[in-house]
Amino acid sequence: MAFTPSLNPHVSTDCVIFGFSQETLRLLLIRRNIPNRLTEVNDVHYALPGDLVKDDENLDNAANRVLAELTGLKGIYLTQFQTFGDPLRIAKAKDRAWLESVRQDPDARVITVAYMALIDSQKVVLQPGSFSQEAVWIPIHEVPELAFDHNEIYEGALAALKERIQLQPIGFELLPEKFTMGELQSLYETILERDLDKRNFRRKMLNSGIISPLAEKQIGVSNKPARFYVFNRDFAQNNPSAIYNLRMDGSFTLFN
Amino acid sequence: MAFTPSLNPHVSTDCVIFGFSQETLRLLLIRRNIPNRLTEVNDVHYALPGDLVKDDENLDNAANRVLAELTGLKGIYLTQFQTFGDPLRIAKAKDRAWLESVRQDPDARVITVAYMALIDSQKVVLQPGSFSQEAVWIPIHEVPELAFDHNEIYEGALAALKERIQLQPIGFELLPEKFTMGELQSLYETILERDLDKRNFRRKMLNSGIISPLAEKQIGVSNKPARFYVFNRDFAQNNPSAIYNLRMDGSFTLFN
DNA sequence: AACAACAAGTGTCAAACATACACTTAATAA
DNA sequence: TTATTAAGTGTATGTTTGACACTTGTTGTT
Repeated sequence: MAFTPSLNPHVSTDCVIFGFSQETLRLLLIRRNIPNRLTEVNDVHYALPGDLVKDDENLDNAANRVLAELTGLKGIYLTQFQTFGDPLRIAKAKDRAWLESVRQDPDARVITVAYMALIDSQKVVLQPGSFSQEAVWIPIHEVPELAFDHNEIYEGALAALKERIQLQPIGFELLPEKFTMGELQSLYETILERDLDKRNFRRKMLNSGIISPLAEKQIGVSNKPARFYVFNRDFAQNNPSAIYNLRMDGSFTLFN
Repeated sequence: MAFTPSLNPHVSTDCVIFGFSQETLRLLLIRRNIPNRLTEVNDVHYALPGDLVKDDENLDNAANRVLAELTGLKGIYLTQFQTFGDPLRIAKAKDRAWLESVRQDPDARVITVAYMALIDSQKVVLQPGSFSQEAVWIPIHEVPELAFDHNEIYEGALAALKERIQLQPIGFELLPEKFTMGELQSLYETILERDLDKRNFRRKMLNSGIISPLAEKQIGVSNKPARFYVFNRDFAQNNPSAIYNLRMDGSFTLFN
């Protein structure tokens, strides 16, 4: 079955890519320098990484391609979470200049399928970045005004992350293979914006069976060295229906 | 901002519409009779209700329009759950004939944003149905082969329903305004494909605060008449973060 | 060598919740 | 009057949660 290129739907994927370092949740954004003829100063313009979906490409492939081009990584946790299609989502005056520079038909409506990616930011080696464009990690509390409706998309992704981390064992995707209990707790506390009790956290994580201790411990730290743990992927896969309830909000359970 | 009609993206919405009657979860499907020149017998063809998204319409509006045209109902629970965009999703030979009869460009790729709707099927008065097309309720265990990738979409919706009903108070959307505890339990049992303990179910539902008893009881039944209850929408809205854990599957909770 | 600083690591108790389980009640039908 | 049906009710046991403070092992400083 052949597709006529001119009929390629104006559908894109945008990726909200989360990383975690220095106790901070960060977003991988594209920074563009756009020459402004009037001011002779570059306009700086932040956006989520994304691209039009190609003719022969499915949506997941398109998102993976965007992710791989940006980070060089494959096999990353990447999940579709919502599609945004307001007719006016690309209509802000500020965004028009850039669209006109890269699109054959800058007026065309664009519907975007948004993905959320979780990556161990230590694995990412960002490309040096051209003059016009580079990828940068931005702490989530410092996310600037983004292009199009990307702030809305990012907020949806953050809400989805908060929800899913309370239901599925996905936090590990943001950590290195070996991590300490303290790092894991700090990750949860950061995402949930809440302090957790150290003893209760440890007890539940260990009882759950989703992590396993290693013999290895930290070295060179000026305090009692912490044990390393690994995420037990096998266990998680063999217990797919296990829904973890982190229940951070005074909610209650309904049934037996 | 004006859109060039020829650039209208080939994006559709499809609605997986669930109803519940006679202890059975049902799907509202479109049945089409397609004359077959060879056999002189009509081919029958089932599909999810859906339509292309219009130029000036956002995705939710498009889905609501499809739903309203089919059922005459507005304000229905309707939620986007996944977008399907495989390049070959409309390529089955069987589907081509119909596409050729209704689309200017039947070869064009179509990406579809899938919605799940929950409705009180008593409220729906189905249109009499033309020769070529009518809407029918089909029990979910009798869903036939559907057009395109609609079986896959339906299965995704059912999985999403099973998951969400364990987390959010949405079951009520499938029931009339007034319902008995037995009807509510039967609904949960049907969706979860599991028997539940009557006393425990009742206790949790009542303790949760999301339903309120009425003075009214059944009349004309040949057994002890059941009390009617109403869903407490106010409560649900004022407790948006309440995550209900129905925990039907031996899972466990993680945190404090 | 002693001490300070630091984060890791550990146990218990009381309250809430989950699970399992069987009989009585109120209506109609026969 | 009796049978049938589904509604409605309580308790005891085990499990999970949530609140809470001190000791341990390492490095850095004096």
